Amino acid sequence: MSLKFGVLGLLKGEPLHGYEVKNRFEAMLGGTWEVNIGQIYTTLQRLERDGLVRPIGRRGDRGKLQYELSPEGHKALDQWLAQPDSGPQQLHEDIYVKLLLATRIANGDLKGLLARQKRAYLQRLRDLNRLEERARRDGRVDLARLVRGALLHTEADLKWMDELSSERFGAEEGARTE
Amino acid sequence: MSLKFGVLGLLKGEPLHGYEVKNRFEAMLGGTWEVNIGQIYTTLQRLERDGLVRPIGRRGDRGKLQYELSPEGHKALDQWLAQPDSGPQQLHEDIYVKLLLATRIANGDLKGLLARQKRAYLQRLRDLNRLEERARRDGRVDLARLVRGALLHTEADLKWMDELSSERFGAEEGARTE
DNA sequence: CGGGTCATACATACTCGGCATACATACTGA
DNA sequence: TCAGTATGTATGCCGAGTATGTATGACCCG
Repeated sequence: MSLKFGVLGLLKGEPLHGYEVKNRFEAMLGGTWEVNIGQIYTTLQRLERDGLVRPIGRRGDRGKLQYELSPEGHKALDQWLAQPDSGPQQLHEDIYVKLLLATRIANGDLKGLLARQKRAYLQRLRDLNRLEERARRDGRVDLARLVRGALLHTEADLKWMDELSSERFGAEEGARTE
Repeated sequence: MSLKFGVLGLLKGEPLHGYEVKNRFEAMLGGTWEVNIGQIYTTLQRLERDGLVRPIGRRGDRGKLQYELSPEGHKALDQWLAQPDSGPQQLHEDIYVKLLLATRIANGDLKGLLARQKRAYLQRLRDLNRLEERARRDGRVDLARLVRGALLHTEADLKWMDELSSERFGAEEGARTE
């Protein structure tokens, strides 16, 4: 979804062809999201199929094909932007399943898992701090805001790991699901 | 990934057939992850193709086909469990792209977006609190731990929204990426 | 100067995994 | 007999990655 509407949002400004869309998108994300070029083109094709976007003129320079937003595209973009991400929080990330399995498998080494995961989060925190600093240095206030959100997430994860580590783990806890 | 290894983890305990895998998996997640039945079967087929799982005996009762872990499956599962989720934090969620676009599109109504999103997070918070309570009532300590993590995430999101809302948004900030 | 090589801009095709819908079929209990 | 549940297959979309192809311009070397 984010890529699809990210592309729409970029095309709102001015018509672009695929390759340029990729560059703008990655620039907008400040290098935190490297998009596969193939995906850009399939995304554009789907957008065209759904009538949100349409090709402009004939193929130019070297096969370049520019796209522009259709009126429906404008509408879809505005709606998406106006709508908050709601719905229940998805628990689909690996860490959740790992915790559950480590709990119910006999020698799951839950404490080790937590310790390793905590280290990974600390590393992530360092990376994000560097990234935020760079964004500010580059005057990318918008990007720094994103990184700030990611930082808060990772801090939450760390806090979580700490809480869990300080629990006493009983032997026969939880795992009754039959 | 989580589904694939979740299935492996369930099969570590005892051989199961697809339908039963689905039930156990959803029970393990306490209803927070409804898996599509088709996906279970394709996952099992891929696991079999990759030699991590193998069918047991002939088809039983009503076409039931049980699977058990192969030695390679055991190894793969243990490795996955031992490995923390590392790598950089992905900024692929809708909210990030929405923020960027709302910033750079002229009348992006950033403040409105933040307010709406905050309301959505508050709702999520309520749902998670109910869920945690239920998990504890059911003696599902393992599940309550997960929900606790999700709660911390959502709290972080709220904090983020508050920070952003109290910023003063300049007109010509950020959006220089050419 | 001319030709080879290399990078870059630009695009397509193919593949795989996640995920959902829809369908088929057997059993089971009211 | 009918509803529901148990169990499975087929099909298709979307996200994402790999591989390939073709121009064009730059750069180097004899």
